[in-house]
This record gives sequence, structure tokens and C-alpha cells, in this order.
Amino acid sequence: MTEAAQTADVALDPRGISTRARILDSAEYLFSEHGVNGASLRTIVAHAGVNTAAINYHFGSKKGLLEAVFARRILPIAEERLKQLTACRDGDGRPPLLHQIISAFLEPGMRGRHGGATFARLRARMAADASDDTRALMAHYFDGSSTQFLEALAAALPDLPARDLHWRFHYLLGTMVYTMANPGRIQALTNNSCNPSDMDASLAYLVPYLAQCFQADPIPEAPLRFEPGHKTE
Amino acid sequence: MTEAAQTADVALDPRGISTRARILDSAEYLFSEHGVNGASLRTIVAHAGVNTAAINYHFGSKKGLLEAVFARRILPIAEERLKQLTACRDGDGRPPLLHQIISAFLEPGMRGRHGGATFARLRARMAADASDDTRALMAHYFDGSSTQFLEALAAALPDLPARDLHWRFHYLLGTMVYTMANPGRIQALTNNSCNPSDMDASLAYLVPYLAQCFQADPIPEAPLRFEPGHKTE
DNA sequence: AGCTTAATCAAACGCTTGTTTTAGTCAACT
DNA sequence: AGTTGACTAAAACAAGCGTTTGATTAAGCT
Repeated sequence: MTEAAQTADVALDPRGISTRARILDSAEYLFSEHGVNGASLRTIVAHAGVNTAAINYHFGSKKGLLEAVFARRILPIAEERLKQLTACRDGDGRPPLLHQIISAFLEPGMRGRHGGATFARLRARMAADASDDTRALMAHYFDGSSTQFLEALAAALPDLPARDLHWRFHYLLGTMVYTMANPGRIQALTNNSCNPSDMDASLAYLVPYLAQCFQADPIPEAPLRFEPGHKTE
Repeated sequence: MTEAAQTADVALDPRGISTRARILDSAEYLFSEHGVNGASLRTIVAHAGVNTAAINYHFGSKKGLLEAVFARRILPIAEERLKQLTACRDGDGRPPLLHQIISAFLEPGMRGRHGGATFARLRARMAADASDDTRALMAHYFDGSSTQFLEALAAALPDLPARDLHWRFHYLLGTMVYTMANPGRIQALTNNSCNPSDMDASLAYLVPYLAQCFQADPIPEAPLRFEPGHKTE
């Protein structure tokens, strides 16, 4: 009552928890918008409406804050990925369908439940920003997940050589990351004929498209020579 | 002669040009390795072996330096892209082959002639880092180039709806950027069965693969429903 | 020769960064 | 009611940032 902040706008929450959560939300947003280096702690505390020391009190350091922001979303995402993968494995026939594997890998991170487009953009930034710390952080949280999906894909595509499978999974990651990182990129290019900031629409195209790409013929080891009479299809 | 730097280790170059070029080389390397924010001007001048003020003298500001680094590579790349595109247009039949268009778009930037893997990594970082300045810089240098390739692709794929073409070109960009950004990423995942840090090997797979992806059937507007009996091929 | 211009240097500028300190407030428990 | 401990507030910290300064040197020109 001595100051001015005891009116009613903080009545919603018992103070402590709210502060922590507000920092996480603001940091997630500003990290994703301006990059981890580009968003200063002062910008974050100003956006969250908390004190400068709160970040170091709750998270120890900026690095600790980033890890908390990242872990809060990525753990449920990884969990749901596996849940969806095993769910469609037990479903009808034995092997999960290609669509289902790809959807199980992409959907949890791109739809709105776990941070949505904001956290997706942060993930994409971190994938490219890639300081040593960031690289270690992502490697730590992503390690097991990818191999399980690679195995599921291999089971669904028994005729595809491992070399092709690995390249195409690598390209899947690139396509996913780029789509998450660049909302509104092709809109300018194509007069709004497609809208990648709408993750639902992105997924609706991306999943069946990637399924087709995985099903395409293997690429021969020797590079193709372009002969004059060769047709495009 | 009054100081110590007049011995012989700078005898290779008439001073001025060498300083500028060394700054450009060091900046390109350090920007690509640690990001634009992550590489300080002091790190760059130390790596280049020049004075702190040299950067602002030659390039005005850090932003000016980045633009100079970028322009030095991207202009010849854009030029060679168009040269390759028109070359295969005039070649045999009328429309360039799909492989040729994709190769003309990817090859100049990924092979070694224009900065090679180092500059490729920088481009990939800038594509994701995307502060307002970086975004404006890339937009300025990439504007016209992409539309010409989109038109060539449309001519080579007359049956593909524009919507599919735009999405797939967007995915091409993502695949390219991710491959340039993450050398050595899948190696750890797949026990060295593929090596994306070798841009030649990457291109040898990427070009025919992307050609197949562009030729795949259009994706229907309405999202596919996964019916129980649906097979994966 | 003398004057002018371009390039380089050491040093410092003001500012922002992440982090820490010191003091204080509030809620809860015995 | 009083004490404790979780938490916040405001200010300051050292370090690093991009940038600027003013002096010094080398080269070009008439």
C-alpha cells in the first residue's frame, strides 16, 4: 500500500508463480521474435512487467532461462510425438502409415497446443543460430526422438535404401524448420496464394507432400548425366 | 621504420587493398561461424590482423560490413544462376529441363566458386536470423531472381497448379538452406552414411530428388482423411 | 619541394549487456 | 503477534559492444 502496484491488476495470481510464468512467456515471445542474442534481459523483464533481478533469481542466468523456455515446450512435444507414433502403430494394420509417421513427427510441434507458431519460430531460430550452447541444448533434448522416427520410416518404406531415407529425413527437417521460421515468406512472393504462417494449412499440405517425397524412387548413387533427349517425366 | 611493422611480412600486398580484403574474408568466416551478432568487430579485426578503426573506415559500420560481405558473393551467384538458366533454355529443346532449372538455382551458391560452404552457411544463418536489417538486405538482393526461376519451373511443369508450385518452391528453399546451414548434422545421426558438408555430394542427391518432388502429384485442397484400409503406395 | 589526400594506428567514447548487491515487502506458519 | 523465508525493488557492477577521435604515416600531384 506504500507504493502504487497494490491496486487490482495483480490480484489474479499469487505473486510468485505468476512472475515466473510471465517471464517464460515473454522470453519465449521475444526470443522467437528477435533471436536469443537479439532479445536482452531488460527487454524481457520490461515486457513481462517484472524486475531485472527476477530472471537471475528464478533461472540463474540467461542461458538457464533459455533452457527453461525450451524445456517447457519441447518435453510435451516429444512426449506427444511418441504417443501419436505408438497410437497409430497399434491402430489398424501393423506398420504405421507413412502419412501418420510424418504427421506424428510434425503436428505436435507446429499446431497450437505447445507454443504454436511462436515456439516453432524459436526452434527454427535455434536450429540455425547454433552457438555451442544452443547446439548442445537442442542435441540434449532431441537425441532419442529422431532415431525412433527414422526406424518407423524405415519400416514403412522397406524398399528405400538407408542412404535415401537419411537424406530425405534430413530434408524433412529442413522443410519443417524453414516453414516454421519464415511465416509470410512466400506470401510476398506469390500474392497470398499460400500462407505458411497458418500452421494448420501448412501441415495440410506438408504431410501428404512429404509422404510423396519419401515414396519417390531412390536416387542412383552415380550422378545423373543430363542427356539431350531426356524428358522431364 | 620508426615502428616494427615495416619488416617483410606485409611485403606481399600494397597495403590498402589487402586490409579491405582481409577484413572481408575474416568477417565472412566469423559471421558464418558464430553468426552476425555472435562475431564482434574486435574478434574480426583480431582475426584479420588489422586495426579496430579499419572496419568503420572502410565499411562505415558493422551493418555496412555485412552488406559488403554479402554483396561480394551474392552478386556473382545471382549472375551465374541466370546465366545457367538461360544457357539451358537456349540449349536443346525449348523449355529447360526440370533438373537443369533446379541445378541452375542451387549449384552456383553451393559449389566452391563463390565462397563455398562458408558463405553458404552465412546465407543460411541470415535466412533464419532475420533481424529487420538482415531481412531487408536479403530481400533487396533476392527479389527478382526467384520470380524468374518460378516462371521457368512453371513452364517446365505446366500441369502443376500454382499453389503446389509455390509450396514446393518454398520447400526447396528450406531444404537448400538447411543443407547449407547444418553440415555434419545427419552424419552423427546416421553413422556417416551421408555427408552434407560435402556440397558436391549434397547437390548430386539434392537436384534429382527435388526434381522428383516437383513432379509428384498435386496435393488436393481438402486435407486427406486417413482411412483404415489406405495403403502407403 | 610543398600541399593534399588516403590509410592506419592507439586510445577513448558512450552505451548496453548479463549479473550481482543491498534493502525491503509480503504471505504464511507456530 | 512475531518470526521466518520466499520473493521483489532499485541501483550499481564489470565487461563487452559498436563507434569516434585526433595524431601519424605513406603516397600522389602540380
